[in-house]
Amino acid sequence: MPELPEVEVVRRGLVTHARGRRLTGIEVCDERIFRRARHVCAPLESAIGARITEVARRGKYLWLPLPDSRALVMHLGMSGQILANPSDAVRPRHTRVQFLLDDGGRIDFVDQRTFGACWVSECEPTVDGQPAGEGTSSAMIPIPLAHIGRDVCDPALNRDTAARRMRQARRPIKAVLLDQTIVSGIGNIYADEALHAATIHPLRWASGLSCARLRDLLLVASEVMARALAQGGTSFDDLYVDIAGHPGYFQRELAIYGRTSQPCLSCGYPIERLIVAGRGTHVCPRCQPPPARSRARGRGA
DNA sequence: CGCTCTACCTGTGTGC
DNA sequence: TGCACACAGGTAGAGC
Repeated sequence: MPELPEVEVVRRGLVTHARGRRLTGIEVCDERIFRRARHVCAPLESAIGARITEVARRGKYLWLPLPDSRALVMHLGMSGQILANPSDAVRPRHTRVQFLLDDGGRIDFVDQRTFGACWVSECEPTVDGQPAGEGTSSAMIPIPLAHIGRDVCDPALNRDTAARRMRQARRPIKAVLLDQTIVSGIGNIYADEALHAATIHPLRWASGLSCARLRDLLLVASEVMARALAQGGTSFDDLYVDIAGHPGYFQRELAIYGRTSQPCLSCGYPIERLIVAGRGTHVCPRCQPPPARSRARGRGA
C-alpha cells in the first residue's frame, strides 16, 4: 500500500514525534517481522539506548541511523503502519514491534499482512557520494538498500541517466517503473497515474520510448507524488494512515487508478483494466494509445 | 543474463 | 447465511 508519498508522510511524522528521543525499550511481538530482513548485523534490541537523530528515507525504505555506522531499517510492505501511541495504550491488532521512547511515548509497527520488515544493518558509502536520501545529509546508506535507485523526488536523481537505463530494458514501461533498482518510490497506484498523465500506454516497451519521453515521464511522476504528498497520501481504507492514525485524501484526485469502466477525466472514454507485470493496471486506451502489437513481440526491437 | 511469475500473508468484497 | 474465490498499496527469489 504505501508508496513514496505515504512513506514520506510517515517519515515526517516520525521526525516530529521521535527525533531527539532515546529508545528505552524494544519489544518484538511477532518474529515474522524479520522474515524479509537482509544483511542483519545485530539483533533489533541492540538499538536500545540509541538516540534518534534523524529519520531517513530512500524510495519506500525508512531508516534510523545508529552509532557505529549502523541503521535500524524499516519497510512497510503492503500493509505496514507506524503509529504513535502512549506507552499504556492497548496494543493494536497485528502489532509486530513496539519501541519505547524516553518521553513515555511508544511507536508501534503494525502490519496486517506481514510483508513489512524491521532490522539492524551496517551502512556503506553511497556510490555517488551524495546524501543517501530524504531526511539525511549523510552519504552512508544501509547495505541492503544500496541496490535501490534514487527515488523520483530525490534532487540527486539524474533523470538523463535514469532515462537511458530505463530505455535499455526490454520490458513494458510499467514493469520498469515498478522496478525499484533504477528509480524508486513508484508503486502500482502512482505508476498508473504517471503513465496516464504522460499519455503512455503501460504495455509500451520501454526501449521503444525516446529518452526525452522517459525524462518527461519521470518529471510527471515526481509531480504526481508531490500532489499526493500535499494531500497526505492515498487512503482507500484504514490500512494507510499517518503516524497519528489519520488517512490521506489523494484518492479523491486519482485520475485513473481504481476507476475501471468510469469515464476518463480527460476524454470521457471508459477506463479499462488489464494485467501488466502481474499487477492490476488501469488505462485509457484513447489518451494512452496501445502499442501496435502489444502481444506478440519477441526479440525484435 | 534478463525477464516473468509466484510465494509470502490476512482480510474484504463479490457471486453463487 | 455460507462458502469459494478473486483481489489488495511490495519484494525477492525461483525458474525459464
